Amino acid sequence: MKIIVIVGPTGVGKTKLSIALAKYLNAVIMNGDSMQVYKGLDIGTAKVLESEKENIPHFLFDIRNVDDNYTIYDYQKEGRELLSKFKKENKNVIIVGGSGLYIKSLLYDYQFNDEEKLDNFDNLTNEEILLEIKKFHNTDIHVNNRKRLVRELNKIKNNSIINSNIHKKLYDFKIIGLSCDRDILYDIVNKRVDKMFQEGLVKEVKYFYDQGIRSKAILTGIGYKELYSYFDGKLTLDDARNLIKKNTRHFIKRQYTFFNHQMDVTWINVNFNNFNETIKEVINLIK
RNA sequence: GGGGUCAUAGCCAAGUGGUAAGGCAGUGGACUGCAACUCCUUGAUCGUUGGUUCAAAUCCGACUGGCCCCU
Repeated sequence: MKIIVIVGPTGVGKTKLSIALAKYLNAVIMNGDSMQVYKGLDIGTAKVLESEKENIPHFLFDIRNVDDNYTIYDYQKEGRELLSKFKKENKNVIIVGGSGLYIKSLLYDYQFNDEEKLDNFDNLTNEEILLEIKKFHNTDIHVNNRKRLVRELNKIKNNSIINSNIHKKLYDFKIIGLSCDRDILYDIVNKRVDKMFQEGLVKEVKYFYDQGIRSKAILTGIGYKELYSYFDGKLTLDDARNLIKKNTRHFIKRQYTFFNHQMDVTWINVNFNNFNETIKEVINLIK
């Protein structure tokens, strides 16, 4: 079994490359994206079209409803089950996606507890939570980062000290990162948002809005949360569109930081004028 | 041609004599269960020039540019 991981910021062409590589390696494709697991989030997540799949088996796409609560824990579990299955079958696998932590927790030795009770600690201020944590061990978590503070204190309260070694690889794989100049990427992504609108993004989102769905996926996904604000009358459609573009740019920046510092990525610059060249380059790399 | 008015970072913008608020954008970064999340970090000597003053973005003059009015 050969595992090739394709990462990179949103909009560089990961999907396209994944299809080409899958054909070359006779591989299956596994999703590495936190939003593409949801059914119906298609235009906004730039999900592969059925017509683009070229009969290549795709896994971990469209496996949940938008109102389901899906987390890294689930992804890791289901992903690893699939990987061991493919290993038995000696199948080559291509993992594509832009969710760094999802992919990292799948392939490296991240350990999560099977059961956990979560407390929001509504009665505690951030400072107090931080103090609580420091009774047990030191932490770098910033006082303002309540989400992380709560998480950490829960871990302590649940006594779920785990022995992860997040640098240890659990599989043999190679990570290819697709990249290009930031300016070019921003331009591509801005245009892509306009295209999404033309293709009916508003309708896609409205469908969920009208059902009163306010799930995690909808409220955090770029392209969805902004349009919800528009439907709520808090933004004009134009402001929503610009906000989507801006949030996408912010997201790209964070993706780069994660891939650059958290994973062992071999970067390839995309040749947009001749994508076949890029494919060739990648194939040479993985030979 | 004459009069008035404005000129502070990529954008918006405070400051009216004592050595440049803030917001946005951008940048760099953190991140083991919301990760397309959450959080942290960072920039100018004030259009040019001469002068007044111990001290000027802040006062005076000239110039340049924008806007408005008059002929």
